[in-house]
Amino acid sequence: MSRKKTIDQAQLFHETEQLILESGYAGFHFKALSEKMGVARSTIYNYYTKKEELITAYMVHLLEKVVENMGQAEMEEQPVKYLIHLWSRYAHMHQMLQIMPYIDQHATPQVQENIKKMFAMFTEMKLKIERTLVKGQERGELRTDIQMKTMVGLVMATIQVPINHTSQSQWVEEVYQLLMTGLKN
Amino acid sequence: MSRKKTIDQAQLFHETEQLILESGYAGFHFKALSEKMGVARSTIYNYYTKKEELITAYMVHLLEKVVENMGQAEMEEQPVKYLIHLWSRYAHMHQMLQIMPYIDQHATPQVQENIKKMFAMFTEMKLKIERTLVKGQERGELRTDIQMKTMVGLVMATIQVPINHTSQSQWVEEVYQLLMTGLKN
DNA sequence: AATGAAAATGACACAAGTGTCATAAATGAG
DNA sequence: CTCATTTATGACACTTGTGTCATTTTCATT
Repeated sequence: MSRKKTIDQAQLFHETEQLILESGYAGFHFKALSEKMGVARSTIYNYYTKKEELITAYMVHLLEKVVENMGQAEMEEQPVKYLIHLWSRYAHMHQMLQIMPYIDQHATPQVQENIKKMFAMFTEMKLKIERTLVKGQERGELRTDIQMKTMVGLVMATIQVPINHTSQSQWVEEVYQLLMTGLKN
Repeated sequence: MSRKKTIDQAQLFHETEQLILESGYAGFHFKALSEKMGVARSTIYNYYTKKEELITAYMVHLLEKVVENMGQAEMEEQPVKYLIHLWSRYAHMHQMLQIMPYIDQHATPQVQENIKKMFAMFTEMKLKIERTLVKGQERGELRTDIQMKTMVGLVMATIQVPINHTSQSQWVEEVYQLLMTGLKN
């Protein structure tokens, strides 16, 4: 062994996330990233040879964390509320996923594999929500007259309700109440 | 007068919309657009000298149409349902607005003005939703125990519930039912 | 048919990100 | 201490989109 690495994976992912949130996909390139990391641009190529590889690798990582956390929903007393709480903690996930359409899908085999993984993660997320909802239906707590896909879609859509204007815990409480009992009086 | 224009505004906006939906912001540039329009790239510069100007002009146009349509909500028997119906008709609006963060805000004075207008439109949209909801509250039909901003946020978020897996009218019906009465049985 | 204003176009210089590679720097092992 | 190996770096060639402008094309008017 010789010469320590100046870049570590965790920092790279962190700066990647920051840069995308700040500048969007268009503003994400190795020059800007290298400046944030304090290394030469070419150094990053020793780790990821295409920005699509880095971004998708980071996204897989992010989704894995979220899915892992979702697993706990079943153990909670109020599983749906736990999901909403999770959304509040990973509010930036939504913004991250929005850039997916801009990624060159067939950049490299590694990118393709990562995108495959992302879709698998996404499917798993929806499946976990569905399982949570079905369990609620079986307990007679949740309605059964609406297509499951629509209900899952609404639960996922709530991640988009702006969170900035109120405290995180109040946001969770209000969104949960609205989601469960609706706008009606 | 002399020499007819080969480009008309309506077609330009239409192809702009198509290109952004197909390729996202990164894939939207005058070369691709000119190919779609069947003209030389430099021709487009006679109409818009920066792509940001074109995009923002188109977005203002789109938002104006939506806001205009929202005005009719008050005349409807079920104003909230009318809004959801509107979302189903302008499902692509959401995708269009997502690219806003990627637009270079201070490109030209015209761009700045358009962005200002967009924010104004956006505010007006939220205001119209709010007015609709307040009216429902005054009639005693809608709840008053949740912050108005959260309720407005949820109504706007429903535009994101995937619409592809079902017919448009069923989507409207289901999302409306869920929004009004919630997941609970 | 001639004319001239408006529109379209291709060419050119430019800007910015990409990817590679030979070389330099760091560091643990012997 | 020096050496082998890993890592970092700057330089170079390349690609792609941008913006401008002189020239050409079109067409209503006369």
